[in-house]
Amino acid sequence: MHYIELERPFHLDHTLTSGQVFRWHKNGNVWEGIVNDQLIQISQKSTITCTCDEQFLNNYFRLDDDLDLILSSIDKDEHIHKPIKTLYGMRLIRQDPWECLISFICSSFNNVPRIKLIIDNLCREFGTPLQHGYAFPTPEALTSASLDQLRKCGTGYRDKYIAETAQIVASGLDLSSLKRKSYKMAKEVLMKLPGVGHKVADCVLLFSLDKLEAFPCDVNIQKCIHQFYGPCAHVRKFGQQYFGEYAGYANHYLYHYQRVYGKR
DNA sequence: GCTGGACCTCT
DNA sequence: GAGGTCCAG
Repeated sequence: MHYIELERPFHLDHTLTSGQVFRWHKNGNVWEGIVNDQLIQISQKSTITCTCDEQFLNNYFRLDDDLDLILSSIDKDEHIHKPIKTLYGMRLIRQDPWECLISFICSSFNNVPRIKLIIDNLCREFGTPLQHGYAFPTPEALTSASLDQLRKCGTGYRDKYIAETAQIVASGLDLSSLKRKSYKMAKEVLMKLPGVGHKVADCVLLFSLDKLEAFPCDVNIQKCIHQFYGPCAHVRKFGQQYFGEYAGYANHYLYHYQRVYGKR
C-alpha cells in the first residue's frame, strides 16, 4: 500500500463519479476498479492511500495537467465559475482507448446504470478472469462473440456496432496511435467506426486520446449551452471556440454539475 | 451537410 | 425517456 501526499488539487470522488469511467465502485470509503488488468484500490482523506504507485496516479488521473492553470483559462463567466468552484479538483481520466471506445458505443441512447451493467456483463462473459474480477475484453475476444451472445449482455441494437468495431480494431487499427494525430484527423478515423458519431468520438478523444479540446455534445451539454449562452446552431463549435484549448475540461465540469445539481 | 424516424431494454 | 447513431430523402 502506498501513501501519497499530493501537492496538486485532486478530488477523487468528483473524478470517479463524473460519468467518464464505468468500472469503478465504492466500498465504504475505498474506491475499487480494474485498470489494465490490475485491481486498484484507492481512498482519499488528507492524503491518498492506494495499491498503485505515484506514477500510475499521475498518468491515470492526469495529475500532470496543471489544473489551476486550466481552470483559470476556462473560467470565463458565472455559469462555468460555479461548477469550477463546486467540483474543484475534478480531473479528466486518461483511460485505455479501446475500453473507452466500447464503453461509449454502449452509451448511445442509454443511461449510466445500464451502461455499467452492459460493461460488467461483457467483462464477465468475454474478459480474462483475474484474481479479483475480470479484465476488459480484448478486441479479439469480442470478435469471437456472436451477436446473440453480445445481445444477451444487454447491448441491444448496439451488438453489431460492437462486433464490427472489434473486428476493425482486431484487424490492426492502432487506437493509441491516434494520440499522435491532430484532433481533426483522429476524429475522422474514429467516426468511420460503426456506432461512433460526433458525440462518442469526442468522448474517446477527450477521455483516452489526450485531445483536451474535444467537446462532447450530449443532451445535458446542449441544455447548458442553450440555457447559459442562448440558442446556437453548433454547440460543439461554440464550446471549442469560447473555452479554447481546454474546452474538454469546461465541458466535463458543466456536464457533471448539470447532472448532479442541475436537475429540477 | 441537414432533418426526421427507428432503434434494444428496462424503469 | 435514457449521455446517439444510422439510414433515407
